[in-house]
Amino acid sequence: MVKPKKTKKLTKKKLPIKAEEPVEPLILQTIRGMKDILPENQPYWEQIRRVSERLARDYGFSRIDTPIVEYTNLFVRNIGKGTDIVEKEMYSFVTRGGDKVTLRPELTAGICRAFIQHGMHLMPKPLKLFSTGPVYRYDRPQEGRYREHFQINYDAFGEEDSILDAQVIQIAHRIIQNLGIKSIQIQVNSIGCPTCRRDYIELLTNYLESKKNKLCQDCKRRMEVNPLRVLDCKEDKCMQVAASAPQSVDHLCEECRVHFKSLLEYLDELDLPYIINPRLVRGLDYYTKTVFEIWSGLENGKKNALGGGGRYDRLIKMMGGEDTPAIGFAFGIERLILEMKKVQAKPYRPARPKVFLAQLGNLAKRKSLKLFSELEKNGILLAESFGRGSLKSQLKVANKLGVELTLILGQKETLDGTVIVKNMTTGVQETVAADKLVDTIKKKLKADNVVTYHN
RNA sequence: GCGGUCAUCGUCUAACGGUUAAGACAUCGGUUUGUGGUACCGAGAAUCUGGGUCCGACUCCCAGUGACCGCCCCA
Repeated sequence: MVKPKKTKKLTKKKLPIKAEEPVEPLILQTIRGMKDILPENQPYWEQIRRVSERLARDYGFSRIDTPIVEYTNLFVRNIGKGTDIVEKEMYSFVTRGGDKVTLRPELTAGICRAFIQHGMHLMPKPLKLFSTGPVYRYDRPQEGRYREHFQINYDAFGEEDSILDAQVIQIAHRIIQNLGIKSIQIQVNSIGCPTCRRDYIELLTNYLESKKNKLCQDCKRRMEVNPLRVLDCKEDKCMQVAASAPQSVDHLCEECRVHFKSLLEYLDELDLPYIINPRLVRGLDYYTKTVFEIWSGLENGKKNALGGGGRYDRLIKMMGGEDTPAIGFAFGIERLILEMKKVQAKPYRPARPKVFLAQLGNLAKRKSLKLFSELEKNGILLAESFGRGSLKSQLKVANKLGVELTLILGQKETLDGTVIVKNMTTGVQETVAADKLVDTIKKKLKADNVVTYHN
């Protein structure tokens, strides 16, 4: 008993010393910020897949999948040089061929690239595209914040009317609803077009400049980099300054103002509760006019953005495509799941087998594989434990699985062309001819369902 | 990228600068050969990695790695 332990410890310590040539140790651990999605969590993922794909279909979105790797340039140009994503969060590397490439930090850039590359501006408008998959950001992991995370993404191209904005927000709301997440907050804002945005930022900068000595250190720095962020500071003194700062919605040009106003009217019409958040800015450069975010609802301040999006009317043209307005949004799947668990929303549970197939003896064991597939073809879900020999241990497994019936196929039954059908609740069992097995099982399961219905 | 907390079987916990690192759940096997649930018996399974201090480290120190928290930011 003791000896093997000692041997083990010895080899453990000796190995690295023994090895002359440097052998890279095998690290049995996922890379920082990356996670396995284990079977126990799959029901949540499946639920999100179902809900998101169904809504995509119902609202006329076609699925598109683009590569995980793109030229680095694509993201730098689209997302914006000054943004955090581009400055410090990209997984970039050089290929053997010398190309500078990056693991996509978001989905929109690749989709826009595909839109242009495949001449999708010639397709009927609006062109609605749904996409889902992993995205990568090299930042510091925390709960609900990973280096690899998954998004579901909806984009609509070719329509600038704010009714599309409203519809996209409606979809976001429907997803939340269908997942069973109750309390959320929809925050909307308009950051205008490049023209009125520039004017507004100038106005804001002037205002902040006049209050500069009332701001915290961080905000003094923010003023240079991104003055809009000052409005978001949580320091008391900064919030006081922010409270009377000029707001972007008050300084939109006529076109942007009307666009935003009509969006709000559409939202009212939909009875979607929203909050206008003048401080809502979003970190990506490409947004114009409408921006919005969905927050997990509840209590004590722990802010958690489940998703967000906005309009990017200039992006396609900026990239060299036909002038095409667009709007889109994305949810983070991991964050949705976190929220589902918090509010105990129901994950998707696939049907469990209600029948167990037990075999006994060599002959029966050989026949059991075929019997299994025949029943499966007839739509009967089976569980089994073919590797186990004794009937006792197989019944234990059957019991643990909570099946309603156990089929027992032994030497005798195999020769007779019969199968024993045992009711696991009552313990009653009967011998059934093989050719009547499917009908018998179906009948019994149906009868049981009636019983369980009343429980 | 900055600051902080933490790290023991698969999971949850225990222990002490010193004999064999303990328990529960889970897993596997058994309690007479073709019948499950309860009970009983048994087995396997861990001190994150690398250094240092010490006669002796799971325990103290340093570094690495990872998780988490607060910023930054976002999904």
